[in-house]
Amino acid sequence: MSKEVRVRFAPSPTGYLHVGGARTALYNWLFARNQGGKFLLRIENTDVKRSSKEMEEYIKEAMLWLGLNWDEDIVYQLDRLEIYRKFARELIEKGLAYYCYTPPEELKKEGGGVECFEVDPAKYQGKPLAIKFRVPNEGTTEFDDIIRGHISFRNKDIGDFVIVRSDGIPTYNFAVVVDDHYMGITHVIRGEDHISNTPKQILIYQAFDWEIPEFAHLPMILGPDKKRLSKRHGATSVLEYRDEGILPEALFNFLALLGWSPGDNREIVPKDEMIKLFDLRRVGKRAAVFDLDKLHWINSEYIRMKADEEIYRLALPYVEKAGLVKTEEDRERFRKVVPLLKERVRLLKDFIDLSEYFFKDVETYDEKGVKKHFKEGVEERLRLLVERLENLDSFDEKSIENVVRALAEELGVSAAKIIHPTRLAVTGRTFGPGLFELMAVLGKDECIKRLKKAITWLEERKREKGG
RNA sequence: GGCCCCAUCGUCUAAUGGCUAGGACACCGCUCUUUCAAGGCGGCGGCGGGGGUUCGAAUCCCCCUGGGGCCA
Repeated sequence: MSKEVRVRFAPSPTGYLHVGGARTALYNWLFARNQGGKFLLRIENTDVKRSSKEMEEYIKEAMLWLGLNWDEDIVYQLDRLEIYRKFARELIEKGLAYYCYTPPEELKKEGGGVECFEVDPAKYQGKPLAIKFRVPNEGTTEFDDIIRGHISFRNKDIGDFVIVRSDGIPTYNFAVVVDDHYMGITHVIRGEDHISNTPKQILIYQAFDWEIPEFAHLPMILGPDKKRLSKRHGATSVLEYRDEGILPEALFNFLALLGWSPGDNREIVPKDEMIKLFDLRRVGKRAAVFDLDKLHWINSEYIRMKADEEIYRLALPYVEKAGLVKTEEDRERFRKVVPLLKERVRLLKDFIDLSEYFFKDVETYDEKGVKKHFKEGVEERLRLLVERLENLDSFDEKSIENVVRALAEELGVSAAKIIHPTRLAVTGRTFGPGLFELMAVLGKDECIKRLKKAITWLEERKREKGG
């Protein structure tokens, strides 16, 4: 029986959880679940100025929305400052780290290159001293990355580095090692941008004689311009995708397959299946472009797979917020609208536009539609249709269809000659759900009202044109 | 600038030395259909370049080029 797998996601609460961070968290989560291990959350809030509780809450909300639940109490770096300092002093005692001082003239240097010189702390009482880690000049530091294989660095290229700043705050590389050791992390799964931090961290592990975890460096996620993903590429926070109506299952699926593939040709893979199949060794090495089109396609697939009732529940807030659905009656109608639109929607917010005419009068008719379907003689056809619809007792899909088709036959025209103008009259548009089901949802009175309105509109237009 | 990583259709990817390099998104046709969407069928389109190794290379090695990251 091997040791329990423990992984962590360690965001800084200085910004939103973006898709890059989300995928890192997601791979950690998948790996932990696959291995029957633990997924932990650590908040790296030592940058006090830029960190906020608010951002921390956003990050947690986004993670939970995606289904990335963590297993133990959250670890906060800011609570552990004394511990870092203690371990740093231990390294000094061992002669593996030293105090250093940066003279004021160094700080004035422009363009970096600021030096911090080793000093005897006894002679620099009261001066701000940093602590630097001593890196041997000889040899190499290497590791076997689960994703990338063997990676080696010459120690002389690494050079001494600061582990505790003069203000007493530990640097990233130092805090990470102390925390990962303390948390019993067995596998460090993080972005490729940390590869060059890894040898520094390994040197620290070795200095303490701590067990070195396994490393897996994930490829970056790029924007459509192949540049690093940033605010310029639209939605920056995972929660913005939620607000647009991306389902968490869809984003999960999409992100999981961005850099990893189960090996078969499937694109839609349920979460439990992913947990079973996930394998870090199958994660790709090259950076991946975030393809919004594909995300939207996956989302539409998930929307289609869900029950009408669930989509109703999920989509309702969108149409309510847009002011379309206000009353209990509206909600009942929207419940009937959902099955008609479910297969035509990519994002939940698409319900707003696509269902508008179910809740609002038709004010304008699609221009191209008018040219195409509101032609000579159309008023007469619509007038006859109104007459027959008025005589219908049961205004259901089948009855409406029978009326329309019978009328077409009597007039010796194709059903399309009635269907298209009617759609335009009733919805103002040239596309949408099947006409008969749509009319049934709209109801007899409303359909007749709209048809009459269109007839009037046509007559007025004719008069204007005619003279 | 130094170090490190990466390189298959426009995009996400499959291929673990061996069938005409497979699938998906997007795009374009055709089909189904009352429209749209979905579906079905088909098309477009790729191993960055050059050297090796091998009977045989997308796959292994080297160089170049091009991206990217970290540090300075």
